[in-house]
Amino acid sequence: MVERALELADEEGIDAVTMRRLGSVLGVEAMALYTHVRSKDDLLAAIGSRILTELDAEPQDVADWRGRIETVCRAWAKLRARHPESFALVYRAEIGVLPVTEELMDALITAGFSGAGAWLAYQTLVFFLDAPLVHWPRLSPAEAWRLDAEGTHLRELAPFAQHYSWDDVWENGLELFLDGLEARLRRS
Amino acid sequence: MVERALELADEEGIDAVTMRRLGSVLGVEAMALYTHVRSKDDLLAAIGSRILTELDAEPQDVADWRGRIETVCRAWAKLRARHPESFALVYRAEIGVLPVTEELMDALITAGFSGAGAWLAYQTLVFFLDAPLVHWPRLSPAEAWRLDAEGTHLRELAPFAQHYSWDDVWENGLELFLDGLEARLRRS
DNA sequence: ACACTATCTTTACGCTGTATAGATTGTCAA
DNA sequence: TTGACAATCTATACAGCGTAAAGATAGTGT
Repeated sequence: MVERALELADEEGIDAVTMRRLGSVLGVEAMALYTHVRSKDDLLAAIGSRILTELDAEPQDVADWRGRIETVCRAWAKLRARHPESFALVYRAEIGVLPVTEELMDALITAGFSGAGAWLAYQTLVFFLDAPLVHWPRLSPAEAWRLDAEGTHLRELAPFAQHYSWDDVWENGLELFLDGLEARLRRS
Repeated sequence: MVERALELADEEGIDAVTMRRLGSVLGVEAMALYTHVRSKDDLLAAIGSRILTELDAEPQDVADWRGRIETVCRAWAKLRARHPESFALVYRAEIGVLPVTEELMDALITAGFSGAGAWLAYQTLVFFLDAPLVHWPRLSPAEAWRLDAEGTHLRELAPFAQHYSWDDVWENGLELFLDGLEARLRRS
């Protein structure tokens, strides 16, 4: 049932997931779903958890801490790419400490962070890398830029907007972040 | 009317903004609102635009490009703090090129970015700094950490979670970003 | 064979956005 | 002053939503 709900969300958007609609997909009345789920919120949280099961937490054989962090972050990004319509539901799930949480924190400690520094670095990473995934733009960079910059002198930059995807922007942000962390380690 | 809708959203949450409810606040039937607004989506977009009018774009007398970027980003963050419940509606508004867009881009060009580099830096800043604002956590860092790390060895870090607010995390991310940009400029 | 349990259906309620049609009011020209 | 026109508001209605409550059905273990 959660499986079908996830498919439905991915195919027709999260708004298509109504109790009646999901019921009819399963060949059943809407109220029958309440035997398996406490409420619709419950269902959405279950979909979120279901998505999380696809999170690839295999610790790759990457030696340096930077590579390990990149691996974890890209695994998250991949999850969004797989379920663009329903990825935001991950936040409805009660997350707890995931294997990736451990991996991320361990990489930071290996890097040389500890105590307050490690906590702040971890939280900052999650804070800034997850949010854009949840809030991923629907329009391509080129379209968005055309809409926003049309008729202004900024449209001169349009060719560059053509060159990059949102994945590129996200990847660039990740690198900037890690550069910042590295610089901070070097200074201390 | 948009004014009252914004107040209602800020006081009782965005879910309280229904056509009937807003009508009754204004002493009028729900359908009367449709004389002034095409649809509810229209209304929400209007609230988003209304919030944007509070964006303080005064170019401060800050000399360095880094300070100028910080100023603009903090102005955005301040907007979220003022309207935590309804800030996400900013994304419904048709934004276009705002004074802050110009200011941000100009600061980047002053810094030494140009062409593709400027575009990518701008987009990355917006991408990573706006999304967390829209997706600002409801629980405090301490509460969130307690919930997530309870019963695991990571709860040892709980004291550090007490020390920081989400604003601190956001500010930390901003600095990391700018550190990254600075490093990139130095390298080129 | 009987009771118990899990599952599903039916009906109904209050809520949502909004289409449609009619009433009311204010403004301006004849 | 009167009459038309436009702006505004009300009344009614409809389809859709989540879900409470009660009843039907069927499968299981004693």
